[in-house]
Amino acid sequence: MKIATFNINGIKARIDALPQWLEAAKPDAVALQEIKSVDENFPRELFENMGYRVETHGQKGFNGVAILSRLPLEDVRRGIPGDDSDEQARWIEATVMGARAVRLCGLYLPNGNPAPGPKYDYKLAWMARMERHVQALLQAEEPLVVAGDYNVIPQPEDAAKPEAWLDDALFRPETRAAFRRLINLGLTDAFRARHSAPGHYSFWDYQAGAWDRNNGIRIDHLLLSPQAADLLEDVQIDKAVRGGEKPSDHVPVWIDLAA
DNA sequence: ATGGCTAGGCTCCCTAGA
Repeated sequence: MKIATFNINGIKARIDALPQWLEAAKPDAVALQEIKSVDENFPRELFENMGYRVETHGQKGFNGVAILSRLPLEDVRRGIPGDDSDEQARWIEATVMGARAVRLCGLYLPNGNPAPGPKYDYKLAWMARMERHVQALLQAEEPLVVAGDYNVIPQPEDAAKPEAWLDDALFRPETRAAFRRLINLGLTDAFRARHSAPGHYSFWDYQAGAWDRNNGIRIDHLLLSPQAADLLEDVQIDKAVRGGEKPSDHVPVWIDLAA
């Protein structure tokens, strides 16, 4: 079972690039972030005609997540428990019914800049809520994949210029500590389970020639429960997508599970 | 110290992103 995460930065803007990548990569399930669309305006038929089931959790203008799957989906849920006043669409989860059932969570973690400030407080509170929810999900002791745009640079080797991010919400000590608390629940960073070298990124800013200079950061992650980690066969970053026509500023990251 | 671009919206300037 091939599972990907891809921050598309707007479904309307990626109406050609996303189907093109799906045709080439043929993932079984994809967690999408920043669809920037309400559910009613998501072009679901385009993807249904390609054989994908479509579950969206959108909002107007910003944010918004979705799951596309060629395999049946069960028990779809939207939002993280713990704050009924939170109206931002940043979390969706569903069980992907492959040879083995895999619970897939798709998330768009808040950016949090500028830090400190209310947006950073929201990020840290969101991460605390996520930690509690993931802890609950892990109780099932089943294959669980928590995939998305974490807006977290875990380690200095995950940035081309770590010194430029020291005061940034993506790299501040509190952010990285919250990410480590997630990991310490018993999750495995799929990419780092297979690749130890620096210089692997999933995001390059549109500005200042970041792509041409390979000035990137690795902030899109797939975290695996022990039961999912045992099934891990491959994990890759589809870096070439960033060099395509009208690209998102993020690229897809995917895993292949024996499931 | 400076966001050099991209996307979306009550669009011709603003917010937001990372």
